[in-house]
Amino acid sequence: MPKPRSAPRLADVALRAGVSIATASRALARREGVSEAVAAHVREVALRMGYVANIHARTLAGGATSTVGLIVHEIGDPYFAEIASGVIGVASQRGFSVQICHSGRDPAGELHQIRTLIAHRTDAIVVAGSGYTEPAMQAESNALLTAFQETGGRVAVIGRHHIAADAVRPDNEAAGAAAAAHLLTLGHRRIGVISGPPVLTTVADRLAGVEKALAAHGLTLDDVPVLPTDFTRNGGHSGAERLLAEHPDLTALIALNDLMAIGVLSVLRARGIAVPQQMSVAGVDDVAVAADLAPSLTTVRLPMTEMGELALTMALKPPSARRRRKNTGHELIVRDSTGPVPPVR
Amino acid sequence: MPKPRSAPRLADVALRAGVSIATASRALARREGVSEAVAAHVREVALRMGYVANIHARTLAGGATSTVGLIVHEIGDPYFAEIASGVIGVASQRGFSVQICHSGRDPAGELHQIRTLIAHRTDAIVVAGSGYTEPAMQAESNALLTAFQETGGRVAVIGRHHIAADAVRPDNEAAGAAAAAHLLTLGHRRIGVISGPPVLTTVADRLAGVEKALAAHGLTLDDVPVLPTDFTRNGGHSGAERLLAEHPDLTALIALNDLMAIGVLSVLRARGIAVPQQMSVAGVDDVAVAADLAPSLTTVRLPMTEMGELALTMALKPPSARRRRKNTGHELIVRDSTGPVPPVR
DNA sequence: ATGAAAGCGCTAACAC
DNA sequence: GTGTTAGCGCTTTCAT
Repeated sequence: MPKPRSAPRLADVALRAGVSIATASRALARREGVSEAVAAHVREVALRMGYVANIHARTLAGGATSTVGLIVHEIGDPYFAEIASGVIGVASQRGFSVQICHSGRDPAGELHQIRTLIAHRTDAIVVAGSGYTEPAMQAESNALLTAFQETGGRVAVIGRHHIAADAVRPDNEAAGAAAAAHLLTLGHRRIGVISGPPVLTTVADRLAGVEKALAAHGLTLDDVPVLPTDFTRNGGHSGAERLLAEHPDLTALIALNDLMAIGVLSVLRARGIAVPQQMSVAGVDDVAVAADLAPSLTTVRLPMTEMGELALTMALKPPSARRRRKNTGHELIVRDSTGPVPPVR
Repeated sequence: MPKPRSAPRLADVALRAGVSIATASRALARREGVSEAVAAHVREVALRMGYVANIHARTLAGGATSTVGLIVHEIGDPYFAEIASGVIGVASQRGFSVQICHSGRDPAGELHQIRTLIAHRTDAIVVAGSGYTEPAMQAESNALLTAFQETGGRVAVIGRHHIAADAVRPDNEAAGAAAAAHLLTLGHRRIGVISGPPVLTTVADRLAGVEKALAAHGLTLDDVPVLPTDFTRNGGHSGAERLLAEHPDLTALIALNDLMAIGVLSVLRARGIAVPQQMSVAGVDDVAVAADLAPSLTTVRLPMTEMGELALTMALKPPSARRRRKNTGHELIVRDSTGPVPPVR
């Protein structure tokens, strides 16, 4: 095993190129103040030596960090993968690296990741996971992030968080309402709601939207079964099984995200319940695969990739006196998983 | 807007705690050489001040970065999202942060990201995108990564790369063979292959597997239509349309990854071609959603999450004299998208 | 057990 | 146009 000699430094390059480190630095940063001939030579030497500037030294010396942090619940979840894709896109276009962490849908995990990101002195932090309905659960995160911002750090959150920072606000309530209204308009009244952990603001808001739509038709959330479960494919799966067993008369199911809707559809298929002839199903998010399910999933589109792009773009702007807030749009996408109420047998 | 005063430094903590920065450093790093009383006091002060050590200074002074880099083609692709999930899991468990970059399936992009990661002096780099069949396309990446390893950096790649480093080798050839053999065993002979960019080793290897399976049945790749297209859902979509138009007698389609298979299924559904009654479809990867498509997708499972875990685990091991190589398993998962050859009309 | 001081590799004044 | 030098905030000898 070769003894780990250290990587070439600026001084090595300068020496080999026969110039001072200042000149070398200028040449490599393509700053002015160096004759083109010398600059080219320095770059050539650096290339040959495989020189890559040490970001830490550069940062410490006052240059920009050029890294941003992104906190998601779990990158394997397509909702977050799409957001991450948007964040990375903007980041790389503007010369930033992105550090991704899992909060694991847990306030303590979130706090831990925030701490890590702050230690890394990232220029900005984007918190993409859902917020929590209970302000206390994010009090420490908020304190940390506030301090971070006071020392020049930038922060943007996606969703409704109890964090004082710029925010991209997905149209969760409207999305939930749109999904429910669609079903109600089709004539459904016996609608089961497969919900997520009530502590998540995303869940609470989407549920509030459903409630609002119900109200427009003279119903309340007490008139329909609401089952809180995991905000995942398997949550949707088990939720559907339970709801179907306890409420055999349902004609429609709303899953509060597409992942759960996928689980719901799998239960229906396994039981031979025809969608949408016997049961309508709607989701929220419009993950990429929603259009390719069979039946294709009726859902409410939230522009995830764009949300990621927007969040980082906001975070990279110079800070404003008051917190910026940007609402996303939403769009009901009617596909094949929803239809009119089946005739009573 | 609050004037960005800078974050508290070690010196600030030391001053407030009434000790030298050396003592403060020791106390915070829980190193020995400080009386427990003083140490506790320092920590207490640091906590109150919201002190978080500057990673850059720490790294520069000789500490480890505790950051690893991960290069994927595109995080929105579930194949890579699942690998990333594995990498992040192991990383966070061992106290590392992970920096994720997009190569964009382009050797130049890959090179650029490698450079970035080296500049960040990450402790390890995991290259997860496919390698290229043309060694020259990765020559520079290899040079950079070799130098990186000589200076103590660790590297692991996933796939067949022309990079001298530890490697996790997905069973691509065997997977391609398994998919094709399955179809051949069912009696299919008019099999269309929807392939990806031939420069990717992943594509070349899977295709080689298909060829091998064909050979076992007395066929060659010249006997079946092979259409190279994008390695994405849309590539699969357009590929299927073209193959169907040009070869109306096909009874089965192999897509060289699941994403393409999803695109294939969507074409078939749109055209009212029954799967598997009129056309069998097989993919490779077994992304999470494959089981929930309708018909559920017959595919060959590659353990993506585990591959990510494995790769980082290898990279974090002390380097060995010779390059380690770890082959993944693969498993044919027969679901509903494949069936016997339809009777000739 | 504690402190003083020498770097780590770079950027940015400031000189020439 | 090019070189000198003083830090950036930390870890780590080496003294005390």
